[in-house]
Amino acid sequence: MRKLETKKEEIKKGPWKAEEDEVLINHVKRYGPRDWSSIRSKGLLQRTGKSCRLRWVNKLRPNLKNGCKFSADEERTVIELQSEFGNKWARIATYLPGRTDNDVKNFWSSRQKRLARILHNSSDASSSSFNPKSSSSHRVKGKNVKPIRQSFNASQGFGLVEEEVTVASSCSQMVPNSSDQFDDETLRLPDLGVKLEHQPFAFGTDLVLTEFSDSPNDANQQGIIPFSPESRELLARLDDPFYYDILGPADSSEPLFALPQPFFEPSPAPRRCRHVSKDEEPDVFLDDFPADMFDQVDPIRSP
DNA sequence: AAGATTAGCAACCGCAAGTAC
DNA sequence: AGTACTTGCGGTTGCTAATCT
Repeated sequence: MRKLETKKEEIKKGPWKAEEDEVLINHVKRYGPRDWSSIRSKGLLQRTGKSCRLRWVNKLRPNLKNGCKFSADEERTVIELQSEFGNKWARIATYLPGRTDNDVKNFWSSRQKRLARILHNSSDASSSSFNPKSSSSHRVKGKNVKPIRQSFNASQGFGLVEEEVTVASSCSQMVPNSSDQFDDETLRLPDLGVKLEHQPFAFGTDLVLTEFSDSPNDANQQGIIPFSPESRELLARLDDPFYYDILGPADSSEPLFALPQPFFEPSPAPRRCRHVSKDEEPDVFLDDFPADMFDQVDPIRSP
């Protein structure tokens, strides 16, 4: 049954063509999302089983949010779950309908690079202490975004759980038309306090940074404080599982957001997504799939 | 206008675990 | 029990488009 492939066929790599997608979809329609290797052994495609599976999982599966940027909620979910699970992208993706592990991984990677750049530039901009004035704007995907913004919400305390460190970034840019909506959002990072416990911030009031301005005195006027060497070091530790979000001023009234439940059981069963973004291109192939078609995929055996 | 930089994305690779023979 | 094979996951790389200088 499981015979070693003796055919030394050329294995195709690189971007998929629409015809290949169609073949793959037809295969899945017929046999379900399985037996990937048989696609090649039958001569349907010159792709490896792994490649077929990946293509299906990441691009062709119904109800994927292809081309749709992560919403603020999704970002929060990823950040929270990453701090909890680490780089378990597949696991994290189970909490995000329509997102794949690859999506999550790419999102996180981009975010990490962006933050690294922002923090690096910020530390470059000031040798001894963070100086908002001297800090140049940071380009993020072609946009000038505001420099580091840190927010420490004293009213929430600097306990071990609900510590806040936010770093301005292009978050709003990641969500269409989100600047109004998300600039004022503050993410609380659980456990961050563990990292900070040796550096309690004894601020007597909320220190919420607003936009950096060119005025030399704006920093003080607006409550901008320099990063302490310790906190800068902390921020530089991008490898930490605890991440620093980049959202705007704190809204201390917001409770720690509740993690969503996984939208399906982490099992080999196909995932079910609830909706498809408007941004997503209609896929004529997938129109044939009932939304829940793969919920009860029968283990149809490939011949 | 052209080159450089950056973010986002798609896809590949290697490894590990699971399964069939 | 051992081997071959499949599947799934995480890391990495390369390409492209957008934007800036």
